[in-house]
Amino acid sequence: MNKKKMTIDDIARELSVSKTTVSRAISGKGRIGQQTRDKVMAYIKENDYRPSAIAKGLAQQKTYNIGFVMPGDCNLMDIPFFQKCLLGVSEMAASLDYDVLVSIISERDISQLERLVNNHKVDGIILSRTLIDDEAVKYLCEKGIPFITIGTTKDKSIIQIDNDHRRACKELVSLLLSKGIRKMALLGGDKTHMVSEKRLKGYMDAYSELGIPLDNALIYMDVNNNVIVDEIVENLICDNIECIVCMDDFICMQVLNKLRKQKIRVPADVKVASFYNSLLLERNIPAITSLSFDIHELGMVTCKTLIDHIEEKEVQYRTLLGYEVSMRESTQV
Amino acid sequence: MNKKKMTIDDIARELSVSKTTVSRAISGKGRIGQQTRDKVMAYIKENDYRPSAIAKGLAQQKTYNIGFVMPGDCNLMDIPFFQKCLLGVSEMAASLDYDVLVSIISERDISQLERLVNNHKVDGIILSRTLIDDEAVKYLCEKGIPFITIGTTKDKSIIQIDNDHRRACKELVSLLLSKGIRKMALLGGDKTHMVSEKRLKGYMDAYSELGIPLDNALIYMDVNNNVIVDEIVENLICDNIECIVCMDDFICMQVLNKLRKQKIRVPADVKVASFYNSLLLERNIPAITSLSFDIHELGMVTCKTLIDHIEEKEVQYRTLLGYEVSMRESTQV
DNA sequence: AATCAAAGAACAACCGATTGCGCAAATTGC
DNA sequence: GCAATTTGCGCAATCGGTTGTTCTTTGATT
Repeated sequence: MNKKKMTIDDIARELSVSKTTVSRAISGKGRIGQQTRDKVMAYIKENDYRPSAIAKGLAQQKTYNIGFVMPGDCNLMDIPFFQKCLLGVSEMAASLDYDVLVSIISERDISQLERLVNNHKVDGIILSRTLIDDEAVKYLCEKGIPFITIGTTKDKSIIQIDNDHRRACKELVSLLLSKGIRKMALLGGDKTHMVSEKRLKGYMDAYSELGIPLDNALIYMDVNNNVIVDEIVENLICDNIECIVCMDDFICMQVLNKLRKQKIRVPADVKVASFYNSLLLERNIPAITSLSFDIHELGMVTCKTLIDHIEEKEVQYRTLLGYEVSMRESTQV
Repeated sequence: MNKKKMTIDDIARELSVSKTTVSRAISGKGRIGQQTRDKVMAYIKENDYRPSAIAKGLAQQKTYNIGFVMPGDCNLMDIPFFQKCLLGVSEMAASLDYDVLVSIISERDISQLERLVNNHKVDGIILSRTLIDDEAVKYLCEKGIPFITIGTTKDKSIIQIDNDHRRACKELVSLLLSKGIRKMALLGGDKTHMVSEKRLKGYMDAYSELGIPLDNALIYMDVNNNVIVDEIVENLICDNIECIVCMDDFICMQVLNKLRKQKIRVPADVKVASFYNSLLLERNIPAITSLSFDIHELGMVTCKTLIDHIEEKEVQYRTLLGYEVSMRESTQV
């Protein structure tokens, strides 16, 4: 079945032209007559010839691949963020005739990243999460390979893109404060993650802008397992908390469960808000107020920016994408 | 910064040997003296040389890449199945020195798959979902490229792997029947998906094995949006249903919401069971009875099998992986 | 009609590895 | 001690494209 693949030489022989001509017909570069070109293209179309990406890669010192690096972290695996993002990346890449190669790294071990870079299999890399102090970023800087981070980085010379988590969080909290809600707790994610810092800052921005004093005791970070959530919620209930803002959906689900277990009503007794607008939250009863980000778009823009950079077009070094606040029943006063 | 990459010629020159020798030292193939070999390897280690995968690929007519093809379907995107599976695939691939290239296709349009195959960028392909009548499978068969499907296929000559959904479903339903539950509805997914058929058969197996008559009116397929779920649940309630078995977690979440909205208690009034053991279901109150599959392992085994096949080792053509039934509060009688 | 520029096509080197083959040196057998 | 075999290594072709340069043809200019 698997008939031998056709090469550029086969075509050249068949059409009695040189392979240079065939190559030029395809790429459009170099001088070539319209007639010859048409003849070649017709033959190619007819016989469904596709040049070998690998030979092309060797000749041009380009792979037409980009690397998508994502964390292998178990906690993160229960939210389909990376899947959605990858979908956007992949679609954009395909439309620009690139392919996407996936690599998994952990916070501490970047050896897989090294493999990816050193094998010369990619022209550029998307780092799909940034840490406050990120080894992967340092490594890529050193190597000088084109890359872009999803999530901000202090270093402005790095191409980076993110949803504007700080402003998003600020807007959400401002809206809640403007409703007269004051005792508001923040349950945040991993402190080493850049995004947690951004959101925390947004939370603080809201308070300072409205001149409302901030109670640091209500800020919990590194809330990364359910036992901790339960404890915190219990404390907060005793403390007569008015509102709980959760930095991600898994925290939020657990908060909701704990509240239900304790027979605390939402929003009557306590209001709840969250990030990432998953269907789970939207369909919940009561529907949960949350921020929403277009992850698919994030993936597309990221990919486009990286490829532009690879192809040495001008790119914006820092891009912040939008968000939406969906106020729902869970925060009704 | 980005110092010029080292090539095999550089090393050969530096050590005054031929590049053949260097190549042999690395691959271990061919005749080479131990001393020379050590010298070369030492130099390589010292200077952190990595051969260009692309040049190697051209010479060997191999890419050391495998393609992971997943659906771009929006509905599926809210369950992190593909993400988890990809994680397993990627880890296994890396350990065997392969890389994973991701491609998105839709049910109808396999043009992206064609791109992947025709660009000669992969040595083999993982198709991460099978349909009853699958264009992608047909295409790959025709092309004669090594591939494996996650999900079963009627054609036994295709390498395929899956969790044993039929037996899993049968066991779950049998357990429920053995508790005396009789009026049990099945809310199934897309009929065109192979996995839905398997589960449905499992459901039927349980009834026939126990010699209990089956009420076809209680089987709902193609339950793929929330409006439909709400309608069905409403009907079922009127009908005094005893138990609702959901074929996936999103259906289940919606069932639970609807029941709560209607003030129906679980499990007192209606029992509920689901597939895929997501944390959401486990942490729910009441905890939901469900099947669980080790997706990460599925990814690993799939990848290993494909690579074995690529390297022309013997592989098992049909592999069915295990499952676990977690009986929880939601089905207590 | 002679001159010159531009266009079209081909030659050949190159990208960075692998690999069949050949040659010389070392080892073995008798 | 000499032939036969084995071992170690290098030459050069090859994989399938791209691209700088050269050669030939065509067309325009004066």
